[in-house]
Amino acid sequence: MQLRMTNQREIILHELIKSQRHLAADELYDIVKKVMPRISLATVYRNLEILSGAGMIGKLEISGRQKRFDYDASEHDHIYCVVCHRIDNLEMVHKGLSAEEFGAVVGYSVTGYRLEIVGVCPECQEKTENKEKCS
Amino acid sequence: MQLRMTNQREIILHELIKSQRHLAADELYDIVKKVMPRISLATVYRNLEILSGAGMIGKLEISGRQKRFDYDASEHDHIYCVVCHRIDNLEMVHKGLSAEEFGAVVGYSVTGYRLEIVGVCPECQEKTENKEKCS
DNA sequence: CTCCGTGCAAACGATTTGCACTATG
DNA sequence: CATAGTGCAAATCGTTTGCACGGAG
Repeated sequence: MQLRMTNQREIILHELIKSQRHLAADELYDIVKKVMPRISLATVYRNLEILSGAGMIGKLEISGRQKRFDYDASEHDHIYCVVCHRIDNLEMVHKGLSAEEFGAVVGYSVTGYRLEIVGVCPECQEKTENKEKCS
Repeated sequence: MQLRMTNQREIILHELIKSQRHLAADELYDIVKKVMPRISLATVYRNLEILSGAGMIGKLEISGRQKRFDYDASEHDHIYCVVCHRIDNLEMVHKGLSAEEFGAVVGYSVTGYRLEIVGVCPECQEKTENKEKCS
């Protein structure tokens, strides 16, 4: 069960990091196709799963339908725009948030937590303001 | 656009509350079918959406593929078992967690946040221990 | 009697999988 | 050369939708 660094795996990882965004599989597929036109979407899915399993990228299973993958594998929280669905990274918010304590109350053994702050990103705030002006 | 309280809507709401669990649409469908065999899955989906829109139940869009619906519509956080995928309610953890502040740093206007603590529930801890003993 | 809600089946979007083939280590 | 990884198409899973009919207010 060893990990081979194939051409496609390398490109997928590289393009995700290069993007500096939180891409969904199909978005990354579109980007990677420009470099390697015969790659299949299934390969992108498979590799994103493997790479996040190996801790080389992050996997975001938050807010709705599509999984998104994070070029930054280190631990941090996320903020999510309800209008355009973009995600940005946040320094960890939880200083003083003791998830373990809260888990203990209900008998869980806590392995981690996910925090997602929800709001409207600067760009979408601007767009909304403009729309209001014009209507 | 007023809300009618149909038979199926009433049963769906009632069975979700009675379950005291965080059910997915198809799980609730199986339960409701026992009371009303001709109900369709689409109706369950539609009503869960409407009921959560009306604030009568909660909608959970966390951790993985399926949406789950919460018999308790009040604001609270959740804890999630990675083994059996059950969800339990938590008193809000965020005392002193100022989501607004963190959003402001990156220019977002914050409308809320979602916190999901991840771990292993008491039942699954027990099962794992037993398995270890037997192997 | 008006329309919101329903059941059914088909459509849908995201993801996964079986298969024969390819290429990495 | 063994076997992990690939491309392709079909399958699957959760969810949504179009439509004609039914029932709540």
